[in-house]
Amino acid sequence: MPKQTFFNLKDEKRQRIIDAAEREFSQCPLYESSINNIIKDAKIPRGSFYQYFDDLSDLYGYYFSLILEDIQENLIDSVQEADGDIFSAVKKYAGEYMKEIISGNHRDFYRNFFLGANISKRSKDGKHPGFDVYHSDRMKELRANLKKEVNWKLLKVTNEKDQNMIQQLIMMIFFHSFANYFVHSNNTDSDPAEVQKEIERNLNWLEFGARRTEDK
Amino acid sequence: MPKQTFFNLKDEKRQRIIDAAEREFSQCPLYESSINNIIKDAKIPRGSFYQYFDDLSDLYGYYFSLILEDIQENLIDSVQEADGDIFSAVKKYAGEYMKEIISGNHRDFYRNFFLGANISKRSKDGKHPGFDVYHSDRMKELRANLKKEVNWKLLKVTNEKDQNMIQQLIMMIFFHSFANYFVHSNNTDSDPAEVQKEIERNLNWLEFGARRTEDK
DNA sequence: TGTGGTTTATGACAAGTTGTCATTTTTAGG
DNA sequence: CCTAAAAATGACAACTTGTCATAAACCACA
Repeated sequence: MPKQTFFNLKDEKRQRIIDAAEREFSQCPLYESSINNIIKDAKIPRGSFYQYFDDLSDLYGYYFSLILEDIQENLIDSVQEADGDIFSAVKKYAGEYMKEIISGNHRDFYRNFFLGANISKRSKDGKHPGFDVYHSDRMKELRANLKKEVNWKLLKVTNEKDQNMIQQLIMMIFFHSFANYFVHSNNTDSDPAEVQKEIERNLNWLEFGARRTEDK
Repeated sequence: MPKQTFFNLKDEKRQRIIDAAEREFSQCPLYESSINNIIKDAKIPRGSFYQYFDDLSDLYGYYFSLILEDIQENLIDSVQEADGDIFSAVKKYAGEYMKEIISGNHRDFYRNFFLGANISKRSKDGKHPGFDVYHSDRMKELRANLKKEVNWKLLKVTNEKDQNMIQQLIMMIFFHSFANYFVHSNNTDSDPAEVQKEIERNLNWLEFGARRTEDK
């Protein structure tokens, strides 16, 4: 997680760093990104970078959290519009979001993100390895909001733990489907509309279950 | 994907490289792994490494595929034992596999894998970035076998595409639950038995659906 | 305005990394 | 035994990263 010094920065400078990070992480995944490129681009000296972040993955986690907040905000709106029905909200939202992912500003970042895999830092001091998504207060707020907007009575869910699970599973399917899009995006059936349909079908399994109930 | 030269190697030498990879990727995730460590460990000269692999992520993808084959083989056995019921097979298998992950040989590798995130290589020549899991013929065979062993009549699945989807979703939930274990493994409720229960509950959502059917 | 203490900025640097390539060694046929 | 193709080798240039001693900026208070 970025150090306080980073948040104390003047908006303009902070933004310059975020922009540089976006450019770098859009051009290549964390694995091949370099601090050098970012500081050159953002025009900050090497030492400053380490004044703000532990390392590259620290910045990456922060940048990712910004994007996550975006997604979450829009999703909340969708749930509201769908009167608390999270399944139909996500299905509807998937269509819009598809456009954003395919042709929006973060297009290349998403590509690298979804196509990527395992990464993080050697665990030195007993801290766990893995790039940490920075959990801002804003994000906690958004998560709580989402949970509030969902009409849980529509689902079989009874306790908070299960609520979290369902939310996670839905997002998992959501992300997984997008990852699939990028994996196949060189191939034939990478039509955005196709992807949306795939998301819908996948969500349907979760919504209605995959097991046949009556014998044919 | 490793070059033919690698597969032509004498078993002993090939194994030495695989063992070195295992040690390196167990100690730290791809992001911080180094070719240097591996060639020193495996006692092969630098140039040879590049005779066998494109780069580190190439070796990583190959190593990962070996582990995946292991999982797949065991899963097939479980499905057979469960008379083709993939859901109960995975639930049962999850328990055994949990032990393997927590205390087995690949323990540290899994930890790094599940805790890690996004990684891959800069797309240079139009090839997609992302570390590719090496799809061996063996793996294709295993996949086909699994599909054959599953009794699809138990599910609502009618076509092959949906079969693939369900298989993917199940594995996703499976992996996701393990990832959760590692994320929380510093925390309180990281009891292996708990994780197995969590996998079961998650699979239940997919199996029976999350939407309430009758009004209360 | 001056002063001292804390925070932030800076860039040179050691130590390490990667991919290449000219050269040597091995291998397999004829 | 000889030769052409395949494989092995390690020195090297170009690049990375994290650190650290030093300089600058900031701030509170007299």
